[in-house]
Amino acid sequence: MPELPEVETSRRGIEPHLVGATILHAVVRNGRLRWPVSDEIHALSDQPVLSVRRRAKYLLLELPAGWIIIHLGMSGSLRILPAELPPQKHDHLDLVMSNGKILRYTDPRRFGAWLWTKALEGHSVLAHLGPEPLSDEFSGTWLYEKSKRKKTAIKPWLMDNKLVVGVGNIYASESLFAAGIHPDRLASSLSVEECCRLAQTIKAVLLRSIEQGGTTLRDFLQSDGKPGYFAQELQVYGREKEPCRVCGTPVSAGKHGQRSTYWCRHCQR
DNA sequence: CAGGCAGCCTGTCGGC
DNA sequence: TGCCGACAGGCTGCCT
Repeated sequence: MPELPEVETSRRGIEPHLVGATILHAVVRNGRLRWPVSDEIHALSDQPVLSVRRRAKYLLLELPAGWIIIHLGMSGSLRILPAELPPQKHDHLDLVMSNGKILRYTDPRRFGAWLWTKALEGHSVLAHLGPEPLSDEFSGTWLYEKSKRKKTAIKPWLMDNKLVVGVGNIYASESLFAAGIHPDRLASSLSVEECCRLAQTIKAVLLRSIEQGGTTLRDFLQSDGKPGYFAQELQVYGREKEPCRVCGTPVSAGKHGQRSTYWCRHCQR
């Protein structure tokens, strides 16, 4: 579910409540997530939080003894709440903080993860990730160089974490619309100009969504419990048969793999 | 090796 | 009203 803007929104929301506070302990109500919650997280005690960072769609809590790696999966969200608030059905894990608050993890589908590592370097979930989309390393040149021999459709390829991280199913469709590129185009067919335009629109769409607090379709909540507001600005995602906001042509929908894709057949070539 | 897709889970929605 | 299948923001791992 959450793509980069939702994860970054969560990071910004929780950071001021965690950094400078101490984790007293964790309450794990259901540790059966994508992988079992690490033993070290069950055993946490009196660990100050040094920083809250993000790499791709992973949130990283830096503690003196190591790092908590959090992934929100498809339906996860994190909220800062008063410690006494009773948990509900899918509230699987709390970090109980020294400042009277808790960081509560909610995830109906349990595709998320809470892992522990002493060092980030070389950890299996982080080791093979491509560049951050908002970094200078991710550019039209990078896209073009990587695309030359790629015989995959551009849309599913944008979601390949080895190419660039953080672009999921919503923002792949939205970025291609903004760049005027048809999602079925083979990656190898893109010109260097198109790659530059696409890299630029990916950055712009992600930045705008972060400004709006991400996209809430059903589950996602910002850490204060509010939804993200970028859903109102979606151009094509989830808008099958509705008029294109630019030209009025009904929005098309299809599949790449098992994932829905949306596009405007007039604006995207 | 690249590409495609099943599977992990629960909830919701639409059609019959 | 109820049942059943399809689908949902991600990612790994197995198969061709």
